[in-house]
Amino acid sequence: MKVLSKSSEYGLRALLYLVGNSSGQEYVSIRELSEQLDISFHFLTKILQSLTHAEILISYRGPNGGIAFKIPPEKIMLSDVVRVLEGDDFFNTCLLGLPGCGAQAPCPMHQFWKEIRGALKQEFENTSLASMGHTALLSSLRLGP
Amino acid sequence: MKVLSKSSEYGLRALLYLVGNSSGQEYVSIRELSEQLDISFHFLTKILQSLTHAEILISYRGPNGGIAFKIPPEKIMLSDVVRVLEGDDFFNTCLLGLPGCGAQAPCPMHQFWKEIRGALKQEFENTSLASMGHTALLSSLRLGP
DNA sequence: CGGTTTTAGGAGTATTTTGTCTTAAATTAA
DNA sequence: TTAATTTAAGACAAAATACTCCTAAAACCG
Ligand code: SF4
Ligand code: SF4
Repeated sequence: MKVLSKSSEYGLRALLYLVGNSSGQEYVSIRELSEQLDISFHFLTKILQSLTHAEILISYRGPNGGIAFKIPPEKIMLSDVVRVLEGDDFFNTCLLGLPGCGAQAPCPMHQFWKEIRGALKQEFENTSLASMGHTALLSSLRLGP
Repeated sequence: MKVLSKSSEYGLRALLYLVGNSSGQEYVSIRELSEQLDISFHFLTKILQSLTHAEILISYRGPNGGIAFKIPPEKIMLSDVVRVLEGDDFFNTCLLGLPGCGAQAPCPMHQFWKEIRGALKQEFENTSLASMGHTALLSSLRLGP
């Protein structure tokens, strides 16, 4: 079951690392992130660029540059992140991949899927990066327990 | 959010069609399925082959041949189907894509993800093809409401 | 038997996702 | 000012997924 793309996975891991390892307003370099989390530097750079464009992060070039949160991680919900990295209709997809779904004549899977999808959405919308990240040990973001 | 691969989507749609449109032990040809559901014939053939190998379907060649349920659709759970088409650890994946996860030192997403994943699994394991398919209008499997 | 219909199986192609590389621009510091 | 460091941006390559095509094998029908 692949809910998130690699981009989202990497993005989330980077953000959680940032929560746990940046004290205040310092910039953390993408190089450090990529090495500590074992993610391709260039690939991660692009992912974080998207988050910078989306005003979740700010970036700064040059020595001692890097990225930092633009808004406090207490106010960044998981749903904000995945909406940027997966697209706006992330929580609105059909289980069977059919286009143009409404409520007029739902297919037999609709009710079932709508509930699951809704629970996931709600959970993502109520969970902040800070609430996940304050316990984020580096090791747990590298290889899984 | 893409939970199922195309193979699973097509496989499920075909099975649901079968529930709604096969009276008893008749074979339904893959050609009919592919045309009615607008799925590539050759691609669908392979997907259904997997389900035949897994003993969910039986197939028969030659004129008036096709596929049919080997076990009654009341006893085929959604989880049985996706396990065949997505692999055995479909309900056991990590949200962050990290390998080798246990419970020793769960990462900050674990509890949250475990619950969502568990709900989905339970729902799939308790829902039979028959219970979804008996209301499956053809149109609802073609384009979505 | 020979021709037709149907699934089986495998090779090959196309598209999407993921990852790499190269160059440019901004910033710092010597 | 020059060199070093860092993000930005886009072209390119590799891998995974999705799809197509061709030939075989089984079953049927005349
Ligand atoms: S009604 Fe059916 S086709 Fe529409 S979103 Fe729900 S599952 Fe998908
Ligand atoms: S503990 Fe973390 S790494 Fe392990 S399965 Fe759960 S979310 Fe994934």
